[in-house]
Amino acid sequence: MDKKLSVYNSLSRKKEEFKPIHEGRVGMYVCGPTVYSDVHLGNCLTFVRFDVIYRTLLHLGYKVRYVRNITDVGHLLDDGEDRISKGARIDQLEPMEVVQKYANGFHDIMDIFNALRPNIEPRATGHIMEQIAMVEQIIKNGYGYEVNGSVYFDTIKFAEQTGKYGELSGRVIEDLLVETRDLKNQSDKKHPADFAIWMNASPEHLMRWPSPWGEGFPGWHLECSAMSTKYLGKTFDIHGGGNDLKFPHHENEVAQNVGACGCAPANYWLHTNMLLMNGRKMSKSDGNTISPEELFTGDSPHVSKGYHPMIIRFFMLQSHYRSELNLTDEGILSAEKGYKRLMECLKSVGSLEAKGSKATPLDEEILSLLNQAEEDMLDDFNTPKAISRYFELCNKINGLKEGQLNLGDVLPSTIEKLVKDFNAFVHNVLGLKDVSDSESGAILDGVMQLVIQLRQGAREEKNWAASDKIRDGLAALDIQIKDGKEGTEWSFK
RNA sequence: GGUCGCGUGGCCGAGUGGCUUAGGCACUGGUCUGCAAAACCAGUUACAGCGGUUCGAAUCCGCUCGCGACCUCCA
Repeated sequence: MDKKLSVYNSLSRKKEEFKPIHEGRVGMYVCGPTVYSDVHLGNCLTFVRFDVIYRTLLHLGYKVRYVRNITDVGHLLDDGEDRISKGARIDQLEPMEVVQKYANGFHDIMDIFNALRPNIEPRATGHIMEQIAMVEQIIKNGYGYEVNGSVYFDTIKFAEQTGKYGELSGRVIEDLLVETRDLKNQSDKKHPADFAIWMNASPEHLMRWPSPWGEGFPGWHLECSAMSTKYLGKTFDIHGGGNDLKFPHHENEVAQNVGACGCAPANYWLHTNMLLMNGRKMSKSDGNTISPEELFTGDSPHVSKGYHPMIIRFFMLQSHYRSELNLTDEGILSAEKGYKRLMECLKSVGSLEAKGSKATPLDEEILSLLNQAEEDMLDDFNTPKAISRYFELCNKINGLKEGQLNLGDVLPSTIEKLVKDFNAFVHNVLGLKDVSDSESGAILDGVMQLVIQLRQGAREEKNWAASDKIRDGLAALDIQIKDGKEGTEWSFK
């Protein structure tokens, strides 16, 4: 925490030094999914990226309250039907069954991606009272009006009086004023830019609650305003989400919070960029899409084989969170090789025995790379750059291990720090797990040691036929034999 | 159409005025090896196009082309 963290703030459109409201503590709210269908891979990317941001803050020593909501009401389709209600109608389920089913699926996938769970995961339906109270406050402050049991946010009035509308998304008020748009079922609005904060429930609408304006349900943007206020306070540190939420969702959130309490909700707004596939937007409608499961199993025309979730996670982290990520089979394949190299190296660094007694250029270079990697993470969470430092460190580590570099040129204290930082970076910050650990186990390793001994015996007798037969046979099982200076090792290909 | 952003070598992907040979993958050569693989070393391929600012631009400005996001479905 004594180190300076800089973050790119969407509000100011530049990097700023991060200063929490309360010393040593961070309140972070990230917009979670609307649980009306199976989780989209793009959602996974967003939440993995915020997972690394969360982990980095923890690693820096901050006490973080990480709140990520689940939207389970109020998010409407083009035709005005609630997303959840539609799912319930089609599948003949209770709305809450739909919500539970997809929330479970979402949690399962995020667990597979090794994303830490948030500290609080509030649901919109569990905070109807808070949302009604906020609507009342907005009306009281003059920024809401009721028509036929629905309450709308008076965007134009808010914009004119506060000048606060459009700051985040870059909208211009004049453009709003001239905007005309034919909206279905929303003709009660005074202006197209107005948005519902409470909606009257039609007789067939399944999800409904009593309110001062009759039976209805909360508007889509309202739950985030109400729940972030409840759990993090009227103003908190970080608000995040995908940049497709910038407008209207986040802009309207700001308007609601300012409209209700007169204060801006978050000091720093962080937005992640979108996932592309083969250079084009991942979209269900034109078939340019792949689900997490298909990516893991390889059951898709877009990939040549299945990939372990940790490889996908590593692939995701090799791009910066504010950049688009282009998912290609070739890209993941190269990430897979890089990932395995990194993890193999992490394993071998622990067995290095430094023999140096004074600082050398090599020693300094290692320490410098470690510092640079840390600075990269402090510079707006630059995971790809930090990862590149560790790849450079891998060259040093492998060189020391194989004898191209001299263990007498590094201090034991340097190796100690290298081991500690490397492990913390890979496991705690990037949140990567070693794939082969789960695949191997002690028994297989024991068997492999035996096989390696037998092969070594054959080699000593120059029985190349036998030794190569063992090697080729193992290779066919995707097990690689590595003859090094210090003996033979094995790993999965 | 409006607003904003992007365009880096065979692929992925950092870098925003002057040494980053970024890094990964691929490829080529070398060291090592019984031969390989792995590892290490070295090397090739670059900044969409055109013009401008500057002593100097991938980096700033303008135009053109291409791509993407948002403009009440989106992570």
